Amino acid sequence: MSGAQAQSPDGHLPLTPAASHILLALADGDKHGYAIMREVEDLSDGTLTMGPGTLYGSIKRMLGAGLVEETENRPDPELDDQRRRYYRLTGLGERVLGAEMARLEAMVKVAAAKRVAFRPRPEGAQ
Amino acid sequence: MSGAQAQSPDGHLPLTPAASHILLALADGDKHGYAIMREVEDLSDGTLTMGPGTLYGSIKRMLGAGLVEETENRPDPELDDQRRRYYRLTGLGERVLGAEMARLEAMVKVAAAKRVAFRPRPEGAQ
DNA sequence: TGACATATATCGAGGACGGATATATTGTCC
DNA sequence: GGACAATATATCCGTCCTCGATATATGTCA
Repeated sequence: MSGAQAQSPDGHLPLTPAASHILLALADGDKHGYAIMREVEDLSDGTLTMGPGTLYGSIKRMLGAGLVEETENRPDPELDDQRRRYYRLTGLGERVLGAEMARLEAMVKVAAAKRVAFRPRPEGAQ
Repeated sequence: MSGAQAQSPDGHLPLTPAASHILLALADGDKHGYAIMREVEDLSDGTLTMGPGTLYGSIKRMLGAGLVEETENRPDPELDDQRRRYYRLTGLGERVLGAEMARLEAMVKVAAAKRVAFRPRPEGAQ
């Protein structure tokens, strides 16, 4: 590196939907792959299902792009599971997530300005 | 159809990013293809560029899915251009858009709850 | 008439997605 | 301890989506 200038998130936008959800899942703490998958499905009430192909394929791409990194920090051995691989956001990943969320928020505001009737899916729908 | 029961938007979610943007562009009035393309790029400050392949391919799929339909309503002949094909949202398309916007809004709220720092792209960035 | 912008349409390469499959480890129950 | 289900990671492959290139026709304006 020729300086302390942080890499711009611009080249990484727009994110694919899977990448957005993975970054968001990691925003409040390190997680392992399977936990990411469960959180994505929980938060979307089952609208989105992220299969293992999408999950691990996306993580591999995001590692290469420097959006996430593997961490050696592990929880108490009592709660741990040696098979797990934990991931965390990089600084770049944080900035890209922030930019992507700002983009989505702008889109939602445009919809509101156009008087789109926001309709959550009916409860119980799977 | 066997009744007046409106079709549920569930089977159409989640939308592809291109489909979301096309529905949103049509939310405040009928538009022709090229105008949709320009609006998507304008609203995203150039972050998203929708090429003709994505645009017309997506419209074709959405016509088949019943999310949009072609309309015969045309503007004043003075402002018209006979090459244009105008599209409008169907009732189903409106409901699907509403459900998709609710999903994005929920995602943005989760991000806010996780204290993600929303960072719009710097002005002038292309 | 010529030049350029507008407008629709299709094609093909590359990438992302999702389900199936495989393998190993951990936890639970009898 | 043994059987079994759940957890966890990983890869493969078919399908769909995206994107740029290309083609064609029409509109606008000098």
